[in-house]
Parts: sequence; C-alpha cells; structure tokens
Amino acid sequence: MTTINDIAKLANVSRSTVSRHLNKNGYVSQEAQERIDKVIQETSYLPSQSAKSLRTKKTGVIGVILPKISTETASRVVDGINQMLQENDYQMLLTQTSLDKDKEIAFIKLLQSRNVDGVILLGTNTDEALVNEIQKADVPVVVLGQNMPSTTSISYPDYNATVEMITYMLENGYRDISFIGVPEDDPAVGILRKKAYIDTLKKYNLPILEERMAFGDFSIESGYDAMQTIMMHSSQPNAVFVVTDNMAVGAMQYLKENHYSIPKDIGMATTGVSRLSKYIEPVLTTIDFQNEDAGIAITRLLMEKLNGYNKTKKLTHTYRRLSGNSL
Amino acid sequence: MTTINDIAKLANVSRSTVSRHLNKNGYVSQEAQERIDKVIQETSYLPSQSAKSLRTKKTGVIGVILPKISTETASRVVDGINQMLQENDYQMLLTQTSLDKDKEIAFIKLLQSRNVDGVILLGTNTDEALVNEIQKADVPVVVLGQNMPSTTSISYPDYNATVEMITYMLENGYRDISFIGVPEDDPAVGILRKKAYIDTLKKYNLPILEERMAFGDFSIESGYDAMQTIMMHSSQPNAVFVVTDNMAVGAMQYLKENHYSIPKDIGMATTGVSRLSKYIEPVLTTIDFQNEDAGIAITRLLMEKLNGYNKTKKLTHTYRRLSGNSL
DNA sequence: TAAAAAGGTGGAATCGATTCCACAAAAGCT
DNA sequence: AGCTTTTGTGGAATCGATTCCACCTTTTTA
Repeated sequence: MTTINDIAKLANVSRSTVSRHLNKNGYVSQEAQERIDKVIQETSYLPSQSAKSLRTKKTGVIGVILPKISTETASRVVDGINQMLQENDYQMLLTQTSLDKDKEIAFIKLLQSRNVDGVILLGTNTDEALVNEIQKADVPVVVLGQNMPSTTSISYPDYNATVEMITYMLENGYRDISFIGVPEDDPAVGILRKKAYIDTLKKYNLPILEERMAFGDFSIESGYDAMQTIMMHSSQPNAVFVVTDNMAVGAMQYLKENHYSIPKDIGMATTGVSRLSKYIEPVLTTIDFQNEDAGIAITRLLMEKLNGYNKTKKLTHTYRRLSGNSL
Repeated sequence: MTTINDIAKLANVSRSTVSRHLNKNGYVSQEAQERIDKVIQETSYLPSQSAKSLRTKKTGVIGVILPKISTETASRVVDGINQMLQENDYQMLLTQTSLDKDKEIAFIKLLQSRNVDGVILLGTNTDEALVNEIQKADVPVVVLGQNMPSTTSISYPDYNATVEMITYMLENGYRDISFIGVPEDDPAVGILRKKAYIDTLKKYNLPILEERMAFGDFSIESGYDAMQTIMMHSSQPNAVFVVTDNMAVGAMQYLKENHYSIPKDIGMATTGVSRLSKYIEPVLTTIDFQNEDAGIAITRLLMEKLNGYNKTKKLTHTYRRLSGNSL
C-alpha cells in the first residue's frame, strides 16, 4: 500500500507539504501541487482513514442502531438516512439489535470505540439505563421514534395519528373496534397508541373491553396470535386496528386462514403503510409516517449537532392517512 | 477519553502489559491482570479502534455495497449478512449505489481507504471496469447475485428457476405468456432470465413475440410502464412473468387501475417473493431465492477468505417455488 | 531601501494502540 | 549448585497521517 511518505518521496517534497495540499490548508506552490497530483494519480493513492482519524478524532462514520433492518419501516428510514449522509460525505455503520435492549446499550459503547462521529438510534424504549448511556456518550446521539429524555429526538405523532384513525373508523360506522398493540416498554407504540385508542372510544362513550385488546412483540407471528386471541372470544369485533404493519400481516394471515373476509367480515387499519399493500386486495387503510423523510430529518439534526449546534431539539414528524378499501 | 496509557499508569504497569492482557497474548501475572481489569472497569475504557487498526491493518469492518436498501430482497440479504457478521464480531459499513454503476467502483475504492477487511457486493453487472477494480483490490471482495469473472461469488439459479416457473405456467394451461425483464447490462437478471423464458417457449413450440416482452429498470414505475406497453398492444397475453418483485408491484398497479383482475383476466408470476404478498389477495406465485440464507452464505465465503482460504469459489444458491392463486 | 507581510517548505511531535526485544526473576532439571 | 526453561515486565520502534513551528524566500508597503 502506498502511503503519504511514498507520495512525498516521489514528488520530491516533504510529507507535510503533501498533507497541506490534500487538506487544502496552508501554502503549497503551483508546481508542487502538480507534482503531487501527478504522483497520486499514478499510484492511485488513498490516505489511510485509520491514521487520519487517529490524529483528527474524526472518522466520517455515523453509527446507526436499529431493531431489525428487514422491515419496510426500518429499511425506508435507513434509505433516508443514507441519502442525507451521502450528501454530507459520511458513511454509515449499521447495527441491528434484534429487539434486544441490552444490545442498544452495548452498541452505543461499541460504536464509540469505533470512533464514530455520531449515532442515530431508532428507539424502542426510553429505559433509564439507555438514557444514561446516551448522556455519557462523548459523541452526539439522536433518536428517532421515541421522545427520549434530554436527547435530541424526533417522535412520530403516535397519539394524534391514532386518534385520527380510530375516529375515522368510528365515523365509518364501526362501533366494535379491537386493538392489537405492543407492551408498554415502548412508550411511543406501546403506551401512546393504546391511550389514543382508549381515549377515542371513551370520547364516543363506547366501552373499553379487555377482550378487545391483545398484544404482540412486533413479529408477524405475534400479530397472528393476537388476532386469534381476539377472535376466539365468544363475541367478536367488527374491526381491528393494528399498531404495526408487520403484526398486521400476521393478523391478516389469521383472518385469511379462517376465512374471514376483509372488510366484509372485519375492517382493518394499521400503522406503517406497506408499500406493496397499496397494490393488492384489500388495500390497507394505514397511517403513513413517511419514513424516508423521517430518516432525512433525524440525520439533518445530527448534522447540525456535528456542526456545533448543541441545544436539545424535540420534533414531531408528520404523517398522512392513506385510505384503502380494508374498511 | 481514557487511553491505554491512562490504564497503564493507574494499574501500575507498562502499556505493553495492558496490551498483552487485552489481547491475551504473552505473559501477564494474575495480580497484574486483576489490577488492570479493575481499572478498566472503573474507567469504562474502550481501546481506540483507529489506533489499533493503524497498527494491525485490521478494522473488523466489512463493507457492503448494494443498489438500494429499501427493497425486500436487499433488506433480507442484509439481514442475513448482518447475522453472520455479528457472530464473527464484525461490523458492517453500508453503502448504496442507487443503481449507479460508477458508484460501485467508487465505493470499492472508498471502502478500502476506510480499511475495511473485506467487501460484499450485491452485483448488478459484470462490466470489465468493475471486474478490474475487484482484481486490483487488496482486500477480498465477494459478490452475490452475479457470476463475477475470477471472483468468489454466489449466483442465484436465474436460468433454472425461471425455466421451472415458465414451465409451471405452461402446465397450468397458459399459452400466451408475456415477459417483463430488465436490460442486458445485468447478466443474471437481464440475460439469463430472458433466455430461460425464450428457451422454454421454444421448447413448447410457442412463438417468441416482440410485443410480449417489455423491459424496466427495477423500479415500480418501470414495471407499471412495461405492463402498460404490453397491454396496449392490439392482442393481449393471458399471463405475465415479471423478473423482479418491485416491478411486479408496478405491473399489478397498472392492472388494478385498468380493472384487469388477477388471475381471472391475466395470470401473474414473479421472482423474489414479497413476504407480505403471501397474506393478501392475490397471493403471488413466486420464486423465492431465500435471500437471508444467501446473505449468510456469501458472508461465510468471505469469512473463509479472511481466514486464509484463497481459492475462488463459485456457488449457485437454492430456491423454492411458492404457489399462490395469482395463476 | 529597509521593514513587514505573504508564500512556501521541511522537521519533529503527536494521536493510541501493537509487538519485538532485552532483561530479570522464578521454576524445573540434572 | 549450576543450567535451562518458563514466566513476567518495560522500553522503544512502528503504523500513516496532521499540525505546530522555525526558517527561508519573495513580494508588498511605507
């Protein structure tokens, strides 16, 4: 491998001069520049990032921590993050927790030892241990998807969007709406969306029934099981709101296998549009959190921080309700 | 930030000893080990990877180059890669070309300047410039999805799987099958799958008609357009095979908008199952290339190379045909 | 025309680890 | 007891860049 020393020797200058030219700081004569450029061309020299970042404490790498990449929501967010990072000449180091909370903390540490310049966390909880770790971190950490205490973060409008959706279902005449959620470890999805469901039913003076609610763990299978639990009850609902698309898929599978037709027998709405589902029957009625944009937005906040802006910002992202024929 | 020098000082040993202990090579007394461990605990010290890799020329990072993350196929592959890398204590640096061929080459260079230990490329072409760049690389590069000349690679069984699918369609009575493909820049998808389509029709003594073929660029929109081109012709096919899932989505959208029903008016089959589509109507008949496994397999080959095995291997991945009611 | 400023360059220290080598103490062997 | 291993340790060089500083030359300015 060619190093800056080789370049210096070949171009008959000192390595300081090469470095100055490469980083465009300090003086370098026209002739020296040309000699250096020529040699760099010929040798196709690329500076070692390890050496560079050992000195400068910058790597040009951003760490991204997410629960699972192969979901539509996550991959769309990553797409957005990637776009924004590429514009700013950063690379992305991707890690996946498989929903293991300990790994979130472990990765924050690990990424720092890799000297990333910043971290983007797709949040699944706001546990104290995690908040502490973020505080301790000596690089900026920003969070998407949870309102993380004393951390710059962007939340989705979990409550409002869910209220709107449940209201929409009610206005479409459904009066017996069931709910598939997730545990309360996840404040955004587990608490807010459930609260929105309950509050809205209350507002319409409808009863809140235990047997109309079931909870999963974000997986397709758990959506299947939750739907089954609800439908096995002696009285059955005529609609269901599922808090994530992945679980909605499981729920649909159960309904399909048991010959319930959507929306004839039961109406369905969910969060996190499945791109594909727009083109297939039934077209799901969903809340679209516009994940690419969210990815871009959170990355922009991180870039701001890297450029020295260090107040903590709290934003809420936008959403759109997409109507399908699943209601 | 605490460094190995701080640890050495606090534990009353030299930094050589700390390093020896950390890397478990060479002798370190019991007492010294305990003192060091204690100090490391207290300071929550993590060695700087930049410094480490400057010396060792290893980063523990693998570069992954892919066309676009937010497709089901790519994200599932990444999932598999990630699993395997995590088992082997590697991190993943992810880059996205957005199908720009120049970027493939640029990223191979860039990743090397970042001192990645190896590169996994999800291939879209086998152009000479790319092959050359891979040859020149001073870290192992492995390729998934194309049979890349003189490079360890895993291909999908593009030809055989397509033959099987077209045959299956023929056996189900379809005699007028159209085809939505991609340009021949992509040998695997553009050439092999098309050849399989043509060969199979020939084998059944069916005519190969220009107007039954259209080509897209992997995007949803291009699938829409291709389907339109085919259906605008005076005579219409009664089935269509689409070479990628993303384009199939576009094709379905066109058919839906124009009130063709699948499979009543036109049968459809595709490659790259859409996980979701299994649960919705129509259930697509697809070739599933089991992308997670492919990701695991290609990563395993890279790991072999990193462990010194340096013969070039060529593998073909497996597949399964999944029957739906779209035919 | 002398002093000040700008342009240009190389030497040397530095970042935080690893690793070779020399050396000393303890243990194992005749 | 004397000799060879084994165990344990620290010093110093090294990886490939950046950056401060000293120094020289050329140009500008008063």
